[in-house]
Parts: sequence; C-alpha cells; structure tokens
Amino acid sequence: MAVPTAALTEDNEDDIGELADIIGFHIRLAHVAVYRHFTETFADLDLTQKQVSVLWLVDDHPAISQIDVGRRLQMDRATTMTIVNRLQDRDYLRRERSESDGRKQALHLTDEGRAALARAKTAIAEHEAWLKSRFSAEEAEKLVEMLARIHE
Amino acid sequence: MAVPTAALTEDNEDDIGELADIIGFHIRLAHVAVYRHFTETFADLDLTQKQVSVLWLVDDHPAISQIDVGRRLQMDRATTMTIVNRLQDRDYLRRERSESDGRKQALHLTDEGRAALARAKTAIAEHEAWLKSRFSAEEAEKLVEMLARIHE
DNA sequence: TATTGTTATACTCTATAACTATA
DNA sequence: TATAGTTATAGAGTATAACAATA
Repeated sequence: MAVPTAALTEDNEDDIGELADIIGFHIRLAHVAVYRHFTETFADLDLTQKQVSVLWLVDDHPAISQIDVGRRLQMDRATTMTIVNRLQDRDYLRRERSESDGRKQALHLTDEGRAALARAKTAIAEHEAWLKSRFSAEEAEKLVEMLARIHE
Repeated sequence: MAVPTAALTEDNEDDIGELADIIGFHIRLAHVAVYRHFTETFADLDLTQKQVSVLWLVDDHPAISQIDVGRRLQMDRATTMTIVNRLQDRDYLRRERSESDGRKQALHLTDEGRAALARAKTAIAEHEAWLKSRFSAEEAEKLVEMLARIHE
C-alpha cells in the first residue's frame, strides 16, 4: 500500500494522537458532549443537570438533608448550598428545620418545583433517547455498569 | 413477600433512586470522580486535565492554531484563549504569528512546557492505572469505544 | 468534639457578544 | 463576507476556610 491506514488517520483534522488512548480523556469529552446536548436542546427548561438531579432526589426523599443530598450526588457541603440556594430563590424548594435533628435542614419541593421536575423528566427522557440511540440494550447496561465502577 | 428486593435497596444511604437509570447521570458522576482523583493525587503538578490536553496536543502538532486546538478538544475559541493564556503566563508555550495565514497563531511548547508535559504524562500513567484497575483489557477497550460514540 | 449549615472567597470551565486584523 | 484571535463579561460547578448552632 502506498498510504498505510495509520497515516490516513494521523493527519485527520480531528486527530488527537496518543490522547485517544486515555480513558479519562474520553470520559471528559463524553461528559462535555452530553452536557452540551442537554443545555442546548433544553435551554427553555432553564435548569442544569445538577439542579434537576437535586430536585429529583428531594422528590424521591422528602425531608432529605443538604448533607445527604451532597453525599448522594458526590458534592461538597458548600457546593450543595449554592445549588439549593438557586432552587430556593426560584421557589422550587423550601428549607425546613428538621424535627429530629436541629442541625439539619429538611428539604421539600414546592408545587412549582414538582411541576419543573415533571417538565425536566420529559426532557431527560428525550435526552436519554438521543444518548441511547448509539447503543444496544446490552451495551447501554454494560456502559452504566462500567461507569458505576468508576464513581462508586 | 414481606419485603421486596427493591425496598431493601430503596432506603440505602447512597440510593439515588430512578436517577440510577440515566446514562448521562453516570457519565457526570464518573467524570467528577475522575477529575477529583486527578486533581487530588497530582496537586503538585499544578496542571488541570484540560491544560495537560492542550500541552499534549501542541507537542503532537507543533505550530497548531488555537482554533484547531479548540476544535479537537471541543472547546469554544474564547475557552481555548483562557487556557492558552494561562499556559503562556507560565511560559509553557508561546504564540507565533502563522506564516501561512496571518489570522492564525502558531502554538509551540517551550522547554519548560515540554518538561511539564513529561511530568504530566508520568502522572497520567499512574492515573490511568488507577482507572484501568477496574476493567479487563477488553472492557477498557469497549468503554473507550462506547464513550467515543458519544463524543464523536 | 463532631456534624450541619452558612458565608465569603476563589478558581476553572464554559459560553456569548463585540471588536480587530486578515483572508 | 468569513475566519481567527482578542477582550470583556457572566454563570455554573467546584472547593477551602472560618464561623455559628446543635448534637
């Protein structure tokens, strides 16, 4: 052959060389692609993935504490604060003092928050369909399982 | 049955409920875990993953333009600027006017930049080993291939 | 003493908009 | 007109440090 396959891809305009062998690099690029699709397609939602995750978790676990939300979503206390603050400013959730432990805040969704979450879930279903279209059912399951091995 | 399996896991302290079925959610958590491991373990490097990616790419493609770096790493022009600026401030790379196209900057690593990249590559090898320890060789390959389907 | 929430602060990544220089 | 770089600006996520209230 006059031109080996390697040479054909090496000068490709999108070539990233040895970086392509780094798992962490692909995770970051995939994350950016997913984040971008979510925000671009659902700009009218005006909720980030993280904000939706918090709403979702509070809906699943009413009266959950901030520290608990942070632990489940792998966030710092201060990081959790900023997100809960934003959601509270928009009247999507409210803080109550926990009855069992005065140090804790008990988080609850407002009706508006529940409505926003419902809209978000519809959007996420579309988003997931976009994502899953690349994979067979077995592949999707395997992917989730492997990603979980990383973050668990 | 008195207690279905679902109920057993539902009250787990780390349970995230239906969120666990969302691929995008796992990608984000995995990304955070990888990012955190990288920054915590290699704080003395004082380089972010993104900064290393740019150094790496400039080393692989001397005289590459900023717009080209951005395209390959899927970043905006302005985003690329801020990263190149930081690296230039630290004398890790320099800008030259492109000879072929006066609009473009040709990026080159300095000796310091090459030294920093060499240190970074050693660190990344360790980081990758940490990551890959979870997977068989076939699994790692499959994971990269699936992630590439998302960001390509 | 330890935990939870809070506030202040800072840095990185990301992006949009407007401008300049060059093609 | 289109492209590449630049500058200004802003928002989201992340984190550390210090403090207050509660356990």
